Amino acid sequence: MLAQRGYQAARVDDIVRAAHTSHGTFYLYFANKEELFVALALDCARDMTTLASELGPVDAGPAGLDELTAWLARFLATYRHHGAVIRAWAEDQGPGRGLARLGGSAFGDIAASLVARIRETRPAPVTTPDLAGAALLAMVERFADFVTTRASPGDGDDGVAPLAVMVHRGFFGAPA
Amino acid sequence: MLAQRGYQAARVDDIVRAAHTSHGTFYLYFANKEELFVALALDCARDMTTLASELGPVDAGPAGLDELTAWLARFLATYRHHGAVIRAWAEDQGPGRGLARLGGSAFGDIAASLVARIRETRPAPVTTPDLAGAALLAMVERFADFVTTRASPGDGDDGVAPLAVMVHRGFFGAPA
Amino acid sequence: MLAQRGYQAARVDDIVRAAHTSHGTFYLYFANKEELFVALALDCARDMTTLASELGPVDAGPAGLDELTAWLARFLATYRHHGAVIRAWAEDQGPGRGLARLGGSAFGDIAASLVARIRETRPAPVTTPDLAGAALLAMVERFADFVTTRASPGDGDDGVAPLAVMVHRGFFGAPA
Amino acid sequence: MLAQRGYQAARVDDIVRAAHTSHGTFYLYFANKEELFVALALDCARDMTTLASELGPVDAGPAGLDELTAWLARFLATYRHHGAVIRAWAEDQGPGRGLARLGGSAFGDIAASLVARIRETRPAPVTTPDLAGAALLAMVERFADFVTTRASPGDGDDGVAPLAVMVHRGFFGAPA
DNA sequence: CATGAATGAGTGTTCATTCAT
DNA sequence: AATGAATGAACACTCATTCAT
Repeated sequence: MLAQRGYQAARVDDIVRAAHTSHGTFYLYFANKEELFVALALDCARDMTTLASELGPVDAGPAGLDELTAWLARFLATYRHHGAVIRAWAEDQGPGRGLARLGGSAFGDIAASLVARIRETRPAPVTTPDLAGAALLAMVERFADFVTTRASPGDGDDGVAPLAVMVHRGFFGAPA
Repeated sequence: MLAQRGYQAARVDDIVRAAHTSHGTFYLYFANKEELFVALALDCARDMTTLASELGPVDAGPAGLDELTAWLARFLATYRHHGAVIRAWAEDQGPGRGLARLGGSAFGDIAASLVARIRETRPAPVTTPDLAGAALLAMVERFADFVTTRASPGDGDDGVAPLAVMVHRGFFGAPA
Repeated sequence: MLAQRGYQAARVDDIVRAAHTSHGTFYLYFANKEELFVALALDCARDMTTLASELGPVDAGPAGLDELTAWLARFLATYRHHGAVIRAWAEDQGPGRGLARLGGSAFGDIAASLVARIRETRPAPVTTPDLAGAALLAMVERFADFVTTRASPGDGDDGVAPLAVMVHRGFFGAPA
Repeated sequence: MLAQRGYQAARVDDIVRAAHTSHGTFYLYFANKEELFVALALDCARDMTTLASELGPVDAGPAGLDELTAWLARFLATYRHHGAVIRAWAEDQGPGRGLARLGGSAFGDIAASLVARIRETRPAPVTTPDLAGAALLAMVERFADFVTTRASPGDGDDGVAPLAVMVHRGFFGAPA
């Protein structure tokens, strides 16, 4: 289904077969294929927004790095759960398409929150919040994608700590 | 066409209309829809590989930062040229699909090259080359995507310098 | 449909319109156009094989001629039923094509059976079984085609008796 | 081309490539694909009509059998030359189609001539000339097709003599 | 005369959606 | 509420034919 074939390639037939139901039942609960996807996306967006609110202030010291590291581990877990839907979002980036906007805003929340928490304690801005947030989130998301799809299972969260270091350094420079 | 609708959504009819030709002419030059796309992708991959080879050694000092900044500006220009194709790559991430592999290897080259040039002069590694490369490239790519599609024209390369600072700091910490 | 236009010329649209259904329904029951045709051909081949097994021994006497005459009448009726499909077979005689083989084997069975029953009681062979079978079957088939498509209805089976005489004579010479 | 792929399957592109010319040149000499085929068919029809006129009277004796045998050998040679076109005729048997009529008349001439020459000396008719002609010609044609396409080269005309015996017997009964 | 790139109507096939049971 | 057979608009691709050079 979605995880393996993407949004466009997932036929309603595949979906209902995987769910052990019928076409009729599917359209009883969803007006069309996209609406199922919107529902999944909303679920994902909710989790992501919650996640964004859970990042505490990140300062330049080791405590800030620890906070960031812990949060990245939680992000990775969430990504593992919603990865298929998130990847399907990326599929659908034509302007004006419903899912793109959905995805954009959810991830936008995270990016904004991320930068806000970090900026709170950072002395001098290095860039605009928008750019910094987008770049940062991209890095984190692609990292999650990389770990989720490419890496062998078992060493899944091994990369979290180094990534946290890179992000932390990117904002604050080397630790004192 | 591709730029506006993505790969799947771009009907041969659209492509042909945009190119002011006919279906027949299209199939005179490409065996099928995917082959057009492969041709575009190969073109993009070539430019990207060339680009990757053009990044000189990046050290911890201001010269390294300058090198990085200049290279990022060139990356941005290349991305501006091939953005539609690159975004279409992301669409097609089902396992075993031809384009994914193409895209994977081209971007893989860049990531490897990027990390290699930076590592050459960096004292202590902060993470594995693979992870660092993927994360770094993701950041840069998403940044380019952000700048290309969202930002208003005219201030296009305004974000290059701050991004370079973030990347440089991420690897080397604060400048001396 | 098939009867009037042949296999190649019968568009799925024609078939579907004649059957008062839709394209979707057609592809619900057949994987593609050829598969419908294979199904029809298998049906025809079954009837033809059955028919072949129903020819009793044919001897040189009047009893043999009667047996042959009765069997030819049954052959004619079967041909009347499957004529369109049989004619479509002939259309598709490129080497390696599925239908040709199907058709070949079904008619081959008949030819072999025909000659076998006649040979059982015939004193001296006049030719090889293969050639005799092919020639005999061709004659019978073209006769059926002729009667079915050209002759006016009503005197349809008038030709059976003379044809039986010719075939019988061809194998045994004049009746004693 | 025609010999290997049949009429429908032979694309103008194939024909042109095999003839080492261009599409433009093809349409300089023929108004359309069918017209090329009509030209080939006319050529074939001419040869067949000539052939039909060359069958001398066939009587019940050994001289009649010899005449028939010799003529069948010539028929086989002609069929070998025009086989592809003849087979393509069979492809195109929809009512009202130009080629079918062409083919019908050419072979009709042969059938009529065949029966006429044989009847001239035969004491009692066994069937109507039309039916006898069609059946006889079918047998001969299919025999030629069989020998031409299936049999191994070298023993090509081995079957002529036995076939002549069958045909002769079919009309006159056993030789005295 | 000759060419072959360009054309576009026509064809087989797919798949989201509906509705009678 | 649940089903799944039926639908048909939409799409990728073919190939006979034309015409500017």
